[in-house]
Amino acid sequence: MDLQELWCCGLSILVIDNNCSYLSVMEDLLLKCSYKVTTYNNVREAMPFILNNLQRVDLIISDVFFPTEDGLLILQEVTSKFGIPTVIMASRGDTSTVMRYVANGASDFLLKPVRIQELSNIWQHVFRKQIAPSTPAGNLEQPYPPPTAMAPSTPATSRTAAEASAPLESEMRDIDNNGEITDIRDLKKSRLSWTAQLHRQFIAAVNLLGDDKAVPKKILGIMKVKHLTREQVASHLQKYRMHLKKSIPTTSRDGATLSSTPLKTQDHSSRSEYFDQEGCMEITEYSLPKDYLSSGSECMLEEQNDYSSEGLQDFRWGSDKQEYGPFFWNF
DNA sequence: GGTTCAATAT
DNA sequence: AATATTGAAC
Repeated sequence: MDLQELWCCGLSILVIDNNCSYLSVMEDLLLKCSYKVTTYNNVREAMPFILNNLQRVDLIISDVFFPTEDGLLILQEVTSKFGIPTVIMASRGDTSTVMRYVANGASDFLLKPVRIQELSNIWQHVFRKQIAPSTPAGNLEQPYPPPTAMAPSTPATSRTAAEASAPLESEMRDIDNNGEITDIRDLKKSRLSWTAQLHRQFIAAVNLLGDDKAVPKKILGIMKVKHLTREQVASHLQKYRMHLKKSIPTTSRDGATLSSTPLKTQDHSSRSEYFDQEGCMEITEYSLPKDYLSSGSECMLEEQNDYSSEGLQDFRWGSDKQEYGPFFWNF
């Protein structure tokens, strides 16, 4: 089915370029690829927006701003801290320049004029970030079920330069090098909150499996979130499918996500924000409520899921206070 | 006997 | 409204 399209269609992309006319061009192209687009013509104004919308910006495309190198600023101030994939674009770039940006965490370096084909595929960097962090080397369940026909190009194999870049300290609690939550079990709440990021990981797992194979247990295995139970995944899957049924009554569409059918922004306005996009930090473990903490049951549960503690991050119980600002997930 | 799904409970 | 739990079906 079209779960994959559903996932990448609503991604929010922020474009920064001091050339306003080119900004419009980019916006137009991105909208045609059914992304949501926000534009800024300078970094000074864009930065606060980014910081205030860390959960909602999926990808940043910024001009290199040579020679001021504001592009590098974004990479260092935002991408390396918060893990938002950033693509740099420039009208020209020699190898050493490209290398420098990539080494500083750029997910890609595009030469202007950027073609729509490149943009239609740009979502892969969001996807990459999502599946790479939790897969250091051979941590992934070995062979996935043979990639379904539409499986994403190169999943999980190589880590991007971004991950190699030096992590900057973040004063936020329980955030690790890649800007992911690593431990939060002290936050008490009786129910799991499917944060945007947790949902993303869920979607990534579903996509990886393919709709037919996407059943709770397999999804759980791929998500590799400690303490997350199959039942919770099942529950969420149930809701997710319900949503799909509601928002996409027609199942057949042209496979091409680009060019032929320029989708307007309103196309996905009928869908919920939550299932379309939203993003936050990577989550890999989640804590059990109350009683399990002190008792030995916790370890038992970990083993149940057959996850080793390492390589897993922590996933938190929903809390009113999110590190990176409020969420909106109205269905 | 374990897993999934739909319904129902909180 | 969102998540958890239940119970029948597979």
